[in-house]
Amino acid sequence: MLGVSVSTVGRALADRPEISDAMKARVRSLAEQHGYVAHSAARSMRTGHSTLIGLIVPDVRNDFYGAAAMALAKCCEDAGYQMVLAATRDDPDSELKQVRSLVEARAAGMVIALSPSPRRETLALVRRLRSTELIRDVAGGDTPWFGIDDHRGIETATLHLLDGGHRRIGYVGGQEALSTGRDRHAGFAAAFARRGLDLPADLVRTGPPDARFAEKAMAELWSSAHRPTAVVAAGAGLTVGVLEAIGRLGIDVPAELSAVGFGDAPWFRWWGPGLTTMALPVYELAYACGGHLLRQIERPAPAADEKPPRYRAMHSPTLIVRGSTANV
Amino acid sequence: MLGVSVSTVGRALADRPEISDAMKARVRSLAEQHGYVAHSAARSMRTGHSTLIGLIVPDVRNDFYGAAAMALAKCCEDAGYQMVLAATRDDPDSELKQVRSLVEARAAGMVIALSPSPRRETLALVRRLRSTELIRDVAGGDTPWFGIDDHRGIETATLHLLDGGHRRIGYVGGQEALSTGRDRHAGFAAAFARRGLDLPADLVRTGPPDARFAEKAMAELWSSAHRPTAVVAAGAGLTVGVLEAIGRLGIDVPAELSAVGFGDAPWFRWWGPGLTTMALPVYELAYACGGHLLRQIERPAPAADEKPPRYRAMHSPTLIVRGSTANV
DNA sequence: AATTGCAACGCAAACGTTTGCGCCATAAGC
DNA sequence: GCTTATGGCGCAAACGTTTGCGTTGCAATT
Repeated sequence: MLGVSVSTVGRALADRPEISDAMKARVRSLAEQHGYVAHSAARSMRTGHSTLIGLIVPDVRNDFYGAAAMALAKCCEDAGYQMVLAATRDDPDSELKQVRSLVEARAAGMVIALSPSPRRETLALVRRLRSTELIRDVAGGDTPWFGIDDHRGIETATLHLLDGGHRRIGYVGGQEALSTGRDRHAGFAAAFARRGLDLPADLVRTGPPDARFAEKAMAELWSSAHRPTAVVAAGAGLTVGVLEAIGRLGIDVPAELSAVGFGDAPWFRWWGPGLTTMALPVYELAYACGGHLLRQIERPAPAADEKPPRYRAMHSPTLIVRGSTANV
Repeated sequence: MLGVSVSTVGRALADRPEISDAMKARVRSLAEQHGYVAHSAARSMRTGHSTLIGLIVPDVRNDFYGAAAMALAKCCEDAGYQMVLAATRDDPDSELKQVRSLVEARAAGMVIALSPSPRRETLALVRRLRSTELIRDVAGGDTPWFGIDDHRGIETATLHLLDGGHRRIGYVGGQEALSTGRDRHAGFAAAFARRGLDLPADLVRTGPPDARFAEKAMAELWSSAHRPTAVVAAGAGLTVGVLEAIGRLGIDVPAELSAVGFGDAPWFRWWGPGLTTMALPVYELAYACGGHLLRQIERPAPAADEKPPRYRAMHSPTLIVRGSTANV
């Protein structure tokens, strides 16, 4: 329409120095006037990469992943990338589909909290992009990992109860298939070991990290012959389930039972007497994760023979004491 | 590698009938073996459209939008689309950027909860895609809208208090610039009108729909000479702020003050005596919204002269009575 | 006056798919 | 034996950008 070539228009819109200011102005005004918007697919095909960054999580309603999504969204936006959020509901097939479509889009990178038992193909695809793992440590290999110091977190929580005089402490945790499940369980045991005490093995319940399981597990613990005087819920979903059970069974907290959760939701301090919990630096963690990913992306591709050490960053949770724990 | 043309490979992978089964098998096995994944950008450029669907919300940590995201994600996945989630934090510039990048990607459609005062360019871009509005009704024009019957919802909540004998009822709501703010305020007034009572205008506070404002507003109401005996919080964020203030001021609920919220978070029933609230059918709403969008997308492009009536779907909230409201 | 330098722009290829059309076999119908 | 139909595949164009290189005109330098 201006009688100039496409390359000139392209360069003008890209603000290249080899185009005169007069021409730039003409091009821009005409583009604006006609509502021109670039075709990112065409650009992406030509350049070979896109500005998409994927975030794949089990559930955005979980406050943890919600916060992570907000943090990563901020990272991406500031750096000029777009975030694609996918929720897998811990369904391996859904997960595979989502990961595949990210690779198809030649995404610049991805942050993923993998499901407990991902498909083999999923892992292969994850390795194909610049990926970082969030929380769950399952991909193995050389994927950078950003997580919580689960061991120390649960150990701290448990020590808080032990030092309050509790001995019969129940544990409701995720299954051992997940790194988080393993590490937290180990932290629970470590606390007892550190105080030279025996672990009440009959009070340990592990399963899928959701509220349904936790509620059942808590009810079991409460109906046992030798009831616990305290309980550790080793996950966000699990904490919700334990609280559900406490409410349903009418357990008096902290008189009958002390409870400590893992992960801090805004409403925990309003729950009953206030829930003692381990607060996770979620936003910081996700922000660090996103920052690392972006640096990886901006950096020139590493040489094929170069083998960088695996990156593992652990952020420590902090104990927040509220009214749900009392000394015996 | 097989000595066949690209078109044959393309058709084989697309499972077209004009390719023999033997060839399809050979192509597929080789593709799998070499880890071939299609280049969606190239496809998108050739076909002119993509399978991306955008969801633009202020904040995914808000339980409302979190649930909406999960619902839309399910919709998209089942229909073979990918969901792109963007969080604007109600920042008009961020919003514009996100919308623009969706148009650049030639997204198949978008679901958007617009910020209170969007840029004009944003609205123009929104109209360019097949869009549906969620909750907030600001785009005007012919964008389909899926929302809550705010008027009826707040009216129901207020009637509940009025019929419990309350007369001095405080109202903490969003600003009038938002359709939600207007309708909810009107519903509050309508309840008084329906019972032939005068509205306590001195107890009405409107402002940005976040916890910070609500906490301040509630504190003001409580420090007024003629305190309210009940309060209506007309939004999710506002409800959180009101609860904050109640906790901070040590107000005894429901003895000193009855409180009713808007929007139901899972933890509301654990808060103090349990929060009476209007539960919103969020998941259903978002699912319907996504379904409508998908139908619009699959439908052949409407004729330019055809002017379909504006689509407006209102879902009604339901009152859930818990311990935070008492008769006077 | 001839050379050089540089600013400003055009040409054309390439990215990986999809698809209408054309081609070549073989099979079927007369 | 000739035409016609059909299954199976190749050719080539097109989608909208980006970019290396080539070209032009004009001013500055020798």
